[in-house]
Amino acid sequence: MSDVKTAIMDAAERRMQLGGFGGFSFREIAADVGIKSSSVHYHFPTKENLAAAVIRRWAEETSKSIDEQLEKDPDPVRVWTKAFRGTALSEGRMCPCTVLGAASRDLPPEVATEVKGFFKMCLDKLVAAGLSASNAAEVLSTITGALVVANALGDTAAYDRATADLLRQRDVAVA
Amino acid sequence: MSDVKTAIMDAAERRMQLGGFGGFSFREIAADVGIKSSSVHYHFPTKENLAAAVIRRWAEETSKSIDEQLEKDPDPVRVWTKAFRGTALSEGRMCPCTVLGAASRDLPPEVATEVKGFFKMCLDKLVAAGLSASNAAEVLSTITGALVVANALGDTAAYDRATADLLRQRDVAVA
DNA sequence: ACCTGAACACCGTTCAAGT
DNA sequence: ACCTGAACACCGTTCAAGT
Repeated sequence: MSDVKTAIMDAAERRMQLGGFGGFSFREIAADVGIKSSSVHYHFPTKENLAAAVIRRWAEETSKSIDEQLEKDPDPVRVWTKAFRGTALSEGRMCPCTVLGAASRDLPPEVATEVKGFFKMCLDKLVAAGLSASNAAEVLSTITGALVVANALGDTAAYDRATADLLRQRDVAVA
Repeated sequence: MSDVKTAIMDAAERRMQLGGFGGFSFREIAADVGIKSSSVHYHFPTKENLAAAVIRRWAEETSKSIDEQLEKDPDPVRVWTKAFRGTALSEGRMCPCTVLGAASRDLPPEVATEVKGFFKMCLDKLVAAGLSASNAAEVLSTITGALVVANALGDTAAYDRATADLLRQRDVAVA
């Protein structure tokens, strides 16, 4: 992957974390990278294509990162809660799949498919770690929603309040 | 409020439930209502203004609807879980505050304020019904996230799986 | 009081043209 | 292989003009 291609994806990802699919333009990305907007199309034919590539990369990196954390901490709920918390508010690192997932019905097909794949991956990994299907859905929903609520309130502490019970239950289960 | 004004808000709301702030245009709304896009500006000077009005109305109607349901069912968790479920997937009735809340950092100030007000209202009502601040945040986050996950997966059943435990705990508590 | 058409700078996309 | 400028139909917004 060329440097330019990576730089384009980085710029797109940063903006998608704030405003989703409608939250970035080819002309802005081009200015970030230092080329013209028509040159962006050389690397990514369409906006759909670019957004899908960014989400696919995010899903792969999240998957890898979770595996690494699970080696240090065997509790999947704690690991996932921490991982999602890292994308909250500060520095605008909001999980782009959460931003896009909320508007999923209005996304181009290729992008919607990648976002769907991300959440499937999350559920699969939680189930593989021993949770029931319904417990996995509950945990994933709580941390996803906590991100949305904290983002809307502009208050990171809301994420911690929302997930406190989730973690308490695990402490009991582990103890 | 004039009929035209209401028709504009209805059209905007429908489209915001799918694609958020970037998911509708003045020209589309105008076509829906049967006027020209420059006429929409007569009723709502800016897009920010229109979106904020839609969210404010949604918050007021939700608040009223919740109060009505609480008279029939005293369990706030059951009432809120049902209310949010009603906005899932089918018919594109996705809660617009959840769609906008996920992209809150990139919203015009007036809109961001209204979205924040919606989630504050939800938390306030849950606390007024007897929940602790942290339990209220957890319940609200779980149903909000369940909406996002179900939306992304294109699977309403995911909402029910995600909230099953929430409702089970209440049954135990009530019993 | 309410609507309109024309204009502005923006947007994604295409394409012929350059190196 | 990679970049560009010009063009297209779109976007929010403004405004002078109509009734």
